[in-house]
Amino acid sequence: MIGGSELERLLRGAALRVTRPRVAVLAAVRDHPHIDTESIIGVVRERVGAVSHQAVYDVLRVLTTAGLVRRIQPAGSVARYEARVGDNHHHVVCRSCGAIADVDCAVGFAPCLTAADDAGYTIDEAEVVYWGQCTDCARQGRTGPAAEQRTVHSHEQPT
Amino acid sequence: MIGGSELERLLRGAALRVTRPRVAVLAAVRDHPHIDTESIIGVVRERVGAVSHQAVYDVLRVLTTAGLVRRIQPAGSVARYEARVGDNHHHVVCRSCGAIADVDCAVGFAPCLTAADDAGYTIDEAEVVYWGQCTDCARQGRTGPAAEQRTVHSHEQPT
DNA sequence: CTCACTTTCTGGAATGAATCAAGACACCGG
DNA sequence: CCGGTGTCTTGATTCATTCCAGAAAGTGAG
Ligand SMILES: [Mn+2]
Ligand SMILES: [Mn+2]
Ligand SMILES: [Zn+2]
Ligand SMILES: [Zn+2]
Repeated sequence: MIGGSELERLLRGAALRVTRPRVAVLAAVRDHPHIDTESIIGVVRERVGAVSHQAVYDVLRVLTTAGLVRRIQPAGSVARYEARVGDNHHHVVCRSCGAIADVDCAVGFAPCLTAADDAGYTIDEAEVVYWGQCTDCARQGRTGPAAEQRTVHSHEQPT
Repeated sequence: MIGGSELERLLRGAALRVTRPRVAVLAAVRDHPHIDTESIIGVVRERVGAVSHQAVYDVLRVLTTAGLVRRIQPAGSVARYEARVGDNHHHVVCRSCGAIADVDCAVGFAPCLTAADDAGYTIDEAEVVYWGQCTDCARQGRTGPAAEQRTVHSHEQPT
């Protein structure tokens, strides 16, 4: 809901052409932190009409490479994108519903942690994912991953 | 290469029946840290002959649920398993070749980090993934993800 | 030892995210 | 105003993983 010219400047600053799909995708990601590709396609189509899924995938790749958006992928989740970049923040993920929230990094730049023994690796980033349960799920006493429909695998016995 | 009876005890201790596939999968994971499912199937078949991929997937799920193995899934990687459990250690991943090495946790139990602002979540684990480049890749000057064959997407311009 | 119950096998089929493909067209910007 | 970049359309493909279901095998409690 903020000025598109702002986004235009971002794109030009990254030496990227300003196109409708790019601006729309960038806006969608900025307005919906940790949004997944499917939802981006939905949001973008609402705003600018027809956009091919191919275009969205292409745009996301370009924006990610340019560093305008960040791609995150907690285990068990599809790829998600956010426009909050450059501050090396972390995430907390709900084991029950998959909700993601930002967690500020005390250090603010990468790598914000030093490995005791780095096994010789040259480390450029320490990614931290906090796992737990969000307030909603805690209150409702949800337990397992809500994403899975709790269908019982035929080879598995119900507990 | 260690006693199978050791593994049997592990399984029984988790109230799991001792079956050939289970013992074989557990041994494979223990002997090949951070092994992926495909490789597990290979290793298991070498040792005990025919085992269905379905059985391996089932076994891995059971072992993971029982806490005998840990499943890790760094972004851009397929699921990998390890038998080193209970010590809350972390991992360092090579951006070029995907190699994974263990990183001891200074604390040794979860959660080993406290979030500045946990957004109300009840946090039970802080997972840390160090990203960087392994010694081999650094020496050979590899740059991009080696997993991807560097084929140029038709919609993408080479830099 | 026996039997009920669990686990695995077989052989596919389906899923879902992501990528690839390629020609035609649109449109951005120097 | 063009050259070249980006997008469109339509479909196919890949790959890990899960689902399926009946039959066979194997385990362990009693
Ligand atoms: Mn974030
Ligand atoms: Mn490990
Ligand atoms: Zn939740
Ligand atoms: Zn490497």
